[in-house]
Amino acid sequence: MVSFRVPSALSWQEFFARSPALVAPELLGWMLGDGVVALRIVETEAYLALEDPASHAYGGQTRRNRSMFGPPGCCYIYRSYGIHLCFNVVCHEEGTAGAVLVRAAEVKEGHSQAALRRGRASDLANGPGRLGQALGLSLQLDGACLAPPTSCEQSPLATTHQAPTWHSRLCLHPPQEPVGKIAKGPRVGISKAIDLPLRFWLADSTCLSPGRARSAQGKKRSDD
DNA sequence: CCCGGGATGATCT
DNA sequence: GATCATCCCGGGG
Repeated sequence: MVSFRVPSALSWQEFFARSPALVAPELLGWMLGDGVVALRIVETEAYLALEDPASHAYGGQTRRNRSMFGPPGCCYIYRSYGIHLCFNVVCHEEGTAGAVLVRAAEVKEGHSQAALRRGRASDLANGPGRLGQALGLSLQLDGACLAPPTSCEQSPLATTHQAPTWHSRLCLHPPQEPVGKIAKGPRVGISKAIDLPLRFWLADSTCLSPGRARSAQGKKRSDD
């Protein structure tokens, strides 16, 4: 469908201070890294706010979801099923609480380190839990700001082995090139508001999440 | 305090 | 397709 948008027209704050439904598709192609592993985001889901029954923010602020109510452009990390850590970018309009769940990514840098963290050589980040593992997430990072240092305009890819600035901190970078075709469909793994097309992915990517909804629901899907 | 439930993944049949 | 691992959180006693 749509090809790509240049986020540079907006400031960092302005870009994330919008509805997750707008930001989620535009976050495709962004680079996410910790200074060792760099990932290219290929699949996202928007979680709106208190009006979205599938959102963790539904029902108001609690200790677990408090970073969803914090500044846009920071991260919201939560534990899932006891074992996994999932990564969101906080993003919402003023007075609301929203986030974009990053469901899948392609490893572009630090492949061996990602494989080490994952304990395997394939399926490194094609799923929210796997992605969290490849990134080396911890709950201590919950709420941390994702803005790149303003002093450094370069890609983390180019400076990984030179600039210690990038280490021990999660950073998010806009794409340098067009990202390609974007597809959308229902979100995965939720039981409420299952029909809203708030899941977005790069149609040509080979690193998408398996998406258990496909196998669970059989062949009820046509817009994948 | 106890209890149940996940925005999941790995493994087995 | 089914099971289970595993733990934090939130709500109800």
